[in-house]
Amino acid sequence: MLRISKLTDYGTVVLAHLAHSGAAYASASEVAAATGIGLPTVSKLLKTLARAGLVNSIRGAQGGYRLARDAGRITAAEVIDALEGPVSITECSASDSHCDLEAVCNVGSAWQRINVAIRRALDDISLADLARANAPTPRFHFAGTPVSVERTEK
Amino acid sequence: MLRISKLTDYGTVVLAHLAHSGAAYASASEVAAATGIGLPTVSKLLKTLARAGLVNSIRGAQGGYRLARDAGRITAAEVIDALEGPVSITECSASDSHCDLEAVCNVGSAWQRINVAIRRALDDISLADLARANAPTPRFHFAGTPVSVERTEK
DNA sequence: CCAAATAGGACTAAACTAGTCCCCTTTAAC
DNA sequence: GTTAAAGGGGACTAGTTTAGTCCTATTTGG
Repeated sequence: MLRISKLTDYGTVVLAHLAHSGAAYASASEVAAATGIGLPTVSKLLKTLARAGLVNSIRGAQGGYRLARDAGRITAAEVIDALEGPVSITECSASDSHCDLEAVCNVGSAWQRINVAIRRALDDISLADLARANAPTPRFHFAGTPVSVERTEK
Repeated sequence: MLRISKLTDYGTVVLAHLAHSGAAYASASEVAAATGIGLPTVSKLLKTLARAGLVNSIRGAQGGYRLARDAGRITAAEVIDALEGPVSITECSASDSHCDLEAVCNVGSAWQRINVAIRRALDDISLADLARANAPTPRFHFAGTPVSVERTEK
């Protein structure tokens, strides 16, 4: 179910390594060696992350990458957005795709709401959290009006 | 980001229609006509949902489908599981796929935790909720130990 | 100038998705 | 009992997406 791509997963590994490197710039080759991910792939990831503003880069010899901000201030949602683009949980909730069933559907908006909710949750998870293994499993639950409470109105 | 497949989305529409039909059995053709989704697709969806135990079916002439339980007792997580299979948020957190980076990674477990957390949330959303349009957007947040709180320990 | 790097994007093979189709079994109605 | 309506179970295919590689700039330290 609900899947993020392998590249996003790798991206997290790469970012976690940069978090570990602190303020020093690390080259793509260094990161590749340290993480065991192929250099071309690491390179591609870092380029994308740089364009998204999550990492800073220096070109030329002795160049490299480092986190643009503290690991505690980079969110899981940003990482996903950077590497997967602004894809939505359902196709018909994406900007312009106009689903034929709209009139009949009545459902899309619910998935959209779930989508928004999940995004909010991911906004609360930092790269620092992701990089820290063995932390206790967080618990989501609904706040405010619980969506699972039946309303008697039609 | 975090996407469910179009088929799962359709599946929800189909289930929502069955929820509306109540205890009566509706044929795949009826559902297709009512939802505007192609008959072969509806048929495929209903077969899958029947195998997953979310709908009951009667074969033969005058046969059809209806929800196996009350719409309030079918969860979004079940629908996703039935239609997308037990896929996990990251590849390496799936049962047997053995990621080479495991030793280096340290990250997988975090996504896994997020995965579990999202699943829990989806367990709290019923088909009845999904079928009801225009409900207020639910709000997720972390309960217990907030994962975004930095710990000073290394 | 040269070598080490990043920037950007083209390209390809593999995997997955969505959708269709076919043949079988079950069952109600005539 | 025959027929037609309906579900059961897959096989198959076109299209899309993903993952990964590679090539050609451009930048910059020595």
